[in-house]
Amino acid sequence: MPDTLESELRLPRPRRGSPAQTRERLVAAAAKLFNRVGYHGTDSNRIAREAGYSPGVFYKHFADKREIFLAAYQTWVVSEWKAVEGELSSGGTTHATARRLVALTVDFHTRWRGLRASLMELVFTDAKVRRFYREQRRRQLDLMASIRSKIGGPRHRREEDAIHLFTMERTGDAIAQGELRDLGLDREVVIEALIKKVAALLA
Amino acid sequence: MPDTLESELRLPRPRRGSPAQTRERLVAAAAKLFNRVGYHGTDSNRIAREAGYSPGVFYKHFADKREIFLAAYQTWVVSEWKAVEGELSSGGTTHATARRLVALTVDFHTRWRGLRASLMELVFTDAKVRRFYREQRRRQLDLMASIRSKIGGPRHRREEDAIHLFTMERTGDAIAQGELRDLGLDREVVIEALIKKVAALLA
Amino acid sequence: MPDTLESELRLPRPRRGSPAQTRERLVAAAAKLFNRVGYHGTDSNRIAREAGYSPGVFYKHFADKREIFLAAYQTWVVSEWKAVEGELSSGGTTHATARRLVALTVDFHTRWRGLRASLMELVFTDAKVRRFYREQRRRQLDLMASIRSKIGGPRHRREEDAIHLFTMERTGDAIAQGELRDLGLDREVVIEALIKKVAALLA
Amino acid sequence: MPDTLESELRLPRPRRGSPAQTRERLVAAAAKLFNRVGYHGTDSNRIAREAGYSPGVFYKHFADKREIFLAAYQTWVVSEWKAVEGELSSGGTTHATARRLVALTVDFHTRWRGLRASLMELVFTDAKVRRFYREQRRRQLDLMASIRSKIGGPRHRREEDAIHLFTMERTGDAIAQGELRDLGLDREVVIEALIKKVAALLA
DNA sequence: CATGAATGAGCCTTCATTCAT
DNA sequence: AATGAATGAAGGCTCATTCAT
Repeated sequence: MPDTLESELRLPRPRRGSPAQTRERLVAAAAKLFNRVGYHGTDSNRIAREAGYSPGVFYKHFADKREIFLAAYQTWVVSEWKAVEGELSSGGTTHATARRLVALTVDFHTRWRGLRASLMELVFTDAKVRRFYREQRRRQLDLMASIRSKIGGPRHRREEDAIHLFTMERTGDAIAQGELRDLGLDREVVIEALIKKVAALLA
Repeated sequence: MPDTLESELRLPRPRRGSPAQTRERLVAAAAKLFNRVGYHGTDSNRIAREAGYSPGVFYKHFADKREIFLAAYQTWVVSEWKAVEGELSSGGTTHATARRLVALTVDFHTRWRGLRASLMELVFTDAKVRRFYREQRRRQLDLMASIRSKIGGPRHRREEDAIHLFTMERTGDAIAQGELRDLGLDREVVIEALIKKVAALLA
Repeated sequence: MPDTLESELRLPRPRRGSPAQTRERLVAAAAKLFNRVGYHGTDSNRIAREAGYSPGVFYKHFADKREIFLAAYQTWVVSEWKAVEGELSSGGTTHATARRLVALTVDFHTRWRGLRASLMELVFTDAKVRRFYREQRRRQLDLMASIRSKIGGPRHRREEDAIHLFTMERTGDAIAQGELRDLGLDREVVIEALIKKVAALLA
Repeated sequence: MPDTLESELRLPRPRRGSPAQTRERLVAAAAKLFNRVGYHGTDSNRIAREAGYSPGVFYKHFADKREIFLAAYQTWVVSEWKAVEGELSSGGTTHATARRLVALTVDFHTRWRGLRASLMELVFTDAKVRRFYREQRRRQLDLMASIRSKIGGPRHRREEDAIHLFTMERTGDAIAQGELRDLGLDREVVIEALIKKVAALLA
């Protein structure tokens, strides 16, 4: 049996890699599964398998499922945050920026819809997830405050910004989860309305 | 072994009641537990025990845990719906009605916060729950449309109503889950803002 | 398919029984397994299976393997204790009593040799087991003190009694574990020596 | 990617040493862990880590955990044996020798108490450990026989020597495990009693 | 010689669900 | 109608062991 052939046939998945790489793959697999079947529909063995590993690997990187959820959540948040900042600094008219921000929100909510669907229960159940979630909200509110202070309009309060964020978030979920479609509502109309709301804040 | 002795030892006799009564007790116990520890933190044996029954009783009344969730959900929805209709027909100024509607929303979201925290994942995961959830939304939208048609203002579209409902719902959750408190936001300011939004729709 | 036949063919193991019965069967099965393959060679699922049950049953009765070990240990200790008291009160010459006590010790050590083989590590590892073990020793010492006080000979001290017990215990283990046989030693000679030691204490 | 950079990042270089040195370190680490948390509380990766190596190294030197246990056991036995022979040949009165032998026994039992706590189960479970254990006993009995033949007293038999060893061993464990202390017994009284027993054999 | 990432069998544990009484 | 003992599939998690580098 030729060695070369064998070594080509084997290694269907990379064995050995940097821990960071492995961790990344696990998080990616977890996100994929969370988004397909939700947090409670996912188990740690399956995450490992999906990432191309055996069960034991999971616990080398995460204490439990909650922890990888948080990691996946953080990945998403960091990337969304970067995207938002990119949009804000990329210029263009207020309306164009607003449009891009809404598109971005819808995109992220769609990409992470399964994880988002599980989020509320985990925020309710798990103190760590709650803390992280709150932290994101705080950052969002800070960003909004800083934007408004640059523009000048002092009419808004942090409370109104919060409501705005709740609206964006929940509507984003509705779009991502197909709620509009199921209700026969026009997605574009909803999106235009959101754009208007965002533009109003940026103006 | 004499039968009499045995039956004496078995006292107190098992409670009996109409099926409807039993079912009601089970649903009430389930709601209580869902709201304390969430859907996935609740187990069916414990629901039965909490209701004063043995585990087997549960499956005489519900096919599975999802079904009792739906039943609890329905109980809540029906009662909220009644309350909303009560408020709408009880007269008073627009602002007063709006205030009462907001108070009612916050109250229900608080009362059912654990169940609500689990809702999104179940809507994502479970077709029956999703269908029921969509049905509620449709009824809400229909009610809003009928209210507006009575008043005359044709400016709003069903899509905007949906956004309004999303805002109310998500903000209600935030209040119920203590998100405002955790972020140092003023609950009353938020509630006033909501009242204004509702009043605008009623006007 | 006749019902009677079916019901005769099924029930290879009793389903449903009093909790006490089930617990007893589990403890008996655990003891059997501990004695065959030692504590660490035994797992809770297998204990349940050996007792004629499914895995879940185990945790209805015991929090973990340590707990059923303690229960089995207690069963043994209680029965041995009873047997010892029976011998002590059944009269006869000192020598005859001593002989019977030694036989009894050897018998119990043989019957429980696997569990005994695991005992030291558990006493070292587990505080509860240690406490129970110490309690037995204390009772043994108390019994010896009371026997001697009836006879009159105040020459012995609790410390010497302890050494005596250590000797009996370890020698009993050696016989039970086949150590004498493996070393080509004469079991009867050892037993006679033990009898002499016990008789000396009783005199 | 330049090799030099990589090797610079990998510093400090992995320790290298003779296989014998590595093996010795592993055995020392294993003994330390066995004595702290018992055989079953110790895992092979941790042994390697504690010795300053990576997990793989373990299996270059030992086929499995049992084998390193045997190696640690042997280390202990060899050192104890040497110490015993040292005491026996170092002269002094019988009583002084006996005293030193008892002190030595207690010392070794204390130093190796965790490993000793696991020993019985392994002797029960594992044929190799059992064989080694029996071999030690045989050597002990041979030594005792040779001592007595030099002195002349033919009264003792191998069986009585065995019982003596059981007593010493079990009492040594009791002292090492804190059993005397827990029972409120006087350690010195026990030790004096042991010394008397040993002295009687040496006389 | 040494590394350490990865394996995977297998034990521990829970809990939705069943069914004989 | 109710009981509650029992089920058993399914995860959670560990750890002795391997192997590519």
